[in-house]
Amino acid sequence: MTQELTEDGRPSGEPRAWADLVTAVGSLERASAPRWVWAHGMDIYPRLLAAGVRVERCHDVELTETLLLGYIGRWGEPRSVPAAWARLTGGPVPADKPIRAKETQPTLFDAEQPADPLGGVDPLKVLVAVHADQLRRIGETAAPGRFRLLVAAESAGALAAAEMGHAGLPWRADVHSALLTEMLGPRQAYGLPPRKLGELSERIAEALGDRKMHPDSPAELLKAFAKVGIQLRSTRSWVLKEVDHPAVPLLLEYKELYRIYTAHGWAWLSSWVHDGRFRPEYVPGGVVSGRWATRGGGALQIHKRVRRAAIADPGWVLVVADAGQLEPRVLAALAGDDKLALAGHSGDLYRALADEAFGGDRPRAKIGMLAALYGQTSGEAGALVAALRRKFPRAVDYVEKAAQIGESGGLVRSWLGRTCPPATSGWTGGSLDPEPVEEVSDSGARNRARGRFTRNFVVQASAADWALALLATLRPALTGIGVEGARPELVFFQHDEVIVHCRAEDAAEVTAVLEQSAATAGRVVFGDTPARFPLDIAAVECYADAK
DNA sequence: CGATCCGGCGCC
DNA sequence: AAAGGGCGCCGGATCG
Repeated sequence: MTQELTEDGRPSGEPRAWADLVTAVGSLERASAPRWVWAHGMDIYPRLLAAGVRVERCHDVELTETLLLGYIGRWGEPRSVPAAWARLTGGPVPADKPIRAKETQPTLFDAEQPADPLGGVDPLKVLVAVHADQLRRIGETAAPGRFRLLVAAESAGALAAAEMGHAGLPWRADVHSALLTEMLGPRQAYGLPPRKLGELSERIAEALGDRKMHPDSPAELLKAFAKVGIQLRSTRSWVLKEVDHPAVPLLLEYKELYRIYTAHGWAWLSSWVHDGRFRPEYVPGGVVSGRWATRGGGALQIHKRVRRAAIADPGWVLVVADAGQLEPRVLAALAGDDKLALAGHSGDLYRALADEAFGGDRPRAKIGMLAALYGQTSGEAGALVAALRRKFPRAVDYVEKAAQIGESGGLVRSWLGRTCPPATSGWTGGSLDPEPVEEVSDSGARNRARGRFTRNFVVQASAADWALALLATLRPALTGIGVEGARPELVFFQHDEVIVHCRAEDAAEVTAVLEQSAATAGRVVFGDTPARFPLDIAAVECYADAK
C-alpha cells in the first residue's frame, strides 16, 4: 500500500494498493520521484536495488526517530515505527529487535514482544501518523531548519549506503593475494601462519632466549622481556620503540605483518570479496557522532598497504576525493572564527596556522590544533593550545565550552542538531548522590574524560553533518553523467572521503561535480561562512595511488 | 563450551 | 603527576 502525503505530512487522496513493493516504488518513482517516507531504508532499499529500482529521496522514520530521541536526551529508547506509535498513543513500547538477529531458539526478549504491537491499527495509518508527528517535533527543535537538513542528510546517507553496498568497491582478489604472498610468503595449509610470520616468530623467540614464546600474546611478551631484564609498561609498538633490544625491530615487523594477515589476509578476502567487488555492510548512523559504522569487513579500516588491490575496471577509474583538514575547517565555521577560516584559504591550514601562531613550525601547529580538538594536555600540548588560543580565541573557546558542558553534566549538539548521548551511569557529574570517598578522585577523571568526549563531539559530529550533506548532494548529481548503463557509481565513503567509480572519460566531469558538491554542502550546512572545505581529488586506476 | 572482556592496532 | 576523540576486528584470557 502507498499513501500520498502533502508537504506537512497529511494524507492526500486515498491509499493505493500494489501488486508488490518493487512495482509500487518503481512506477511512482518514474512518475513523480516523491520523497519516500518509509520505516527504515536499510531494510527496504537493498531489495529495491536488487530489482533495479533506485529512488532519489526519502525520509527514514527510524533514523529520524533516533535523532529526535537523542535531541531530547532520551538516548537508547526503541526507535522502530511501532515504538514511536506506542509513545504517541500511550501504549506499551515494544523493544527494538536486536541488530544482529541470531538464528537461535526464542529468547526471553522474543517472548516479550506483543503479537501485534500496533494493536490492530492499519500499519500505513501508523506510519503516516508517526511521520506527521516527527515533522511536528522537528518544528519544535531550537533550529528546525537545520534539523530538517539533518533528517534529509541522514536519510539520503542511508540511500547512499545501500547503493554503495549494492555496487561494491572494485577489488582484485588476484592482486590482493599476490600482495599477501609478497609480504607474508606463500599461503600455508589451514591454521598455519605464512612462512615469513613463522620465521619472524622463531627469530623473536631466539632473540629473547625463550623458545616457546608466542609473540602475539602480550602477556607472554611481557614475561619474556622481564626475563632479559626489561620491564615494559605494555607491548604497544610505540612503547617497544623506546627499547634497545635485538628482538624489538623483529617484533615491530611481526606486528605489522601479523595485523595484515589477520585483518586483511586470505580469510578476509574469501569472506568479503566476491565477483571483483568488496561489499561491506555499512551502518548509517552507527556511530553516535553521525559517522557510519560497518558490520563486518572492516571497510573503514582498510589498511593502506592492501589498497593496492582496489583497482578500477578496465577503462574506468576511481575518483578519490577527501576533505583535507576537515575538522579544523568545521571548527572555524562552527565557532564563527573567521580568522581560522581564512587560514584555510591557502589550502594548507596548518601551514597558515604555523605562520600565524607558531613561528612557522607546522608540526607544532598541527599538534596544537589536534590537541584542542581532542583535549590533549600532556607534554607540550597544553602550551601549544594556549598559543593557538592567543591567535584564535573563538575557535579554542568553542571547544573549551563544549568540554565544560560535558564535565558539568550537559549535552552538546552538532551544528545541525545531532545530540551526544548522556553519560553512562558510571559517570558522576551532576549526580545528586555523592560517590563513596575512595572513588572521588576517579570521578574527576571520568568527568574530564566526558569533557574530552563532548569537546570532540561538537566537531566530529558537525564534520559528519557536512559529509552527509556532501553525499546527499553528490548522489543526484552523478546520475546525469555518462551514459545509461555506465553511470558513475559511488563505491566508498569513509568519514571525510568518497570514491566514485566511473569511465575514464567521465572523470573530469565527476571531479567537477565533486567540487561543486563540497562547496554546496558547506553553504547548505553552515550558511554564510568564510570557511572552505576543499577536496583533494585524484583520478586513479588504483586506490593506493591516490595519496 | 560459548560469551565477554581486554590488549593491541588499523582507519578517520 | 598525568591527563588524545570516534570506531571494528583480531586473538588471547577469563568468566559463567
